[in-house]
Amino acid sequence: MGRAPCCEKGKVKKGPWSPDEDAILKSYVETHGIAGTWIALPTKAGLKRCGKSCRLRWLNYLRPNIKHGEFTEEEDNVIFNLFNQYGSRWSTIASQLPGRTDNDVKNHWNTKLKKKKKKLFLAAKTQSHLHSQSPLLHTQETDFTEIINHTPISCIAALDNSVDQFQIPTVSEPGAGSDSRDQWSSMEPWGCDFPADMICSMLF
DNA sequence: AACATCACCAACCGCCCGGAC
DNA sequence: AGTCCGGGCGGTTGGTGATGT
Repeated sequence: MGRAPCCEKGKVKKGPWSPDEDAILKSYVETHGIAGTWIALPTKAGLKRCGKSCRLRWLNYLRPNIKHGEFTEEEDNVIFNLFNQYGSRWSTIASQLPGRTDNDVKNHWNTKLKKKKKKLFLAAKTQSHLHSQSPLLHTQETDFTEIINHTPISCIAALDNSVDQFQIPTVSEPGAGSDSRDQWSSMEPWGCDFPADMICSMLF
């Protein structure tokens, strides 16, 4: 007995928006604003779409001043810092990045930054095992979040090389897992001397 | 060239919260 | 005070182009 859906299934179009639909929505919102409710908007505008779908399309794509394209290193840094601070509160994070949407930030994190963070962690561990030079990295009490927080993104490329060069033997790469459905989060972490729950809680 | 796999991103789903009644 | 409804949000999925075999 869930709540009623916001629109009748079967009577609304789903899937990618056509240029025509975009034009109708854009024109309507620019002329009338979001007068009333999003639920009522598609009927008024003559769109066979769910109100929520219209809202999402407007906010993520049609709204003025939306920034598309590559994220800058500076933006990456902001996302890293805010993620460490707030976790996956994408709207909060996106609000600090003018022109970026929560969906954009979320996708960017899931496809790029999560992997970067993972590599950074592995690289930090590799360095500690090979060189045993950083007292920060020696004990179980080590706060790796600190390390990650204070490592510039620009260092990651170098650390990536370290990982590739040394081929950490205790790490088994996940199978062909792609995107957010990869298998890292479900597998036993790399049999190292740090508690699995600690590592997982930091990385995923 | 054909097929398989990967990576990315737009869009959907469903839950939660707050305002209106 | 309780219920309803819409907006907002985060998680997830499906489609598609790129890359590898």
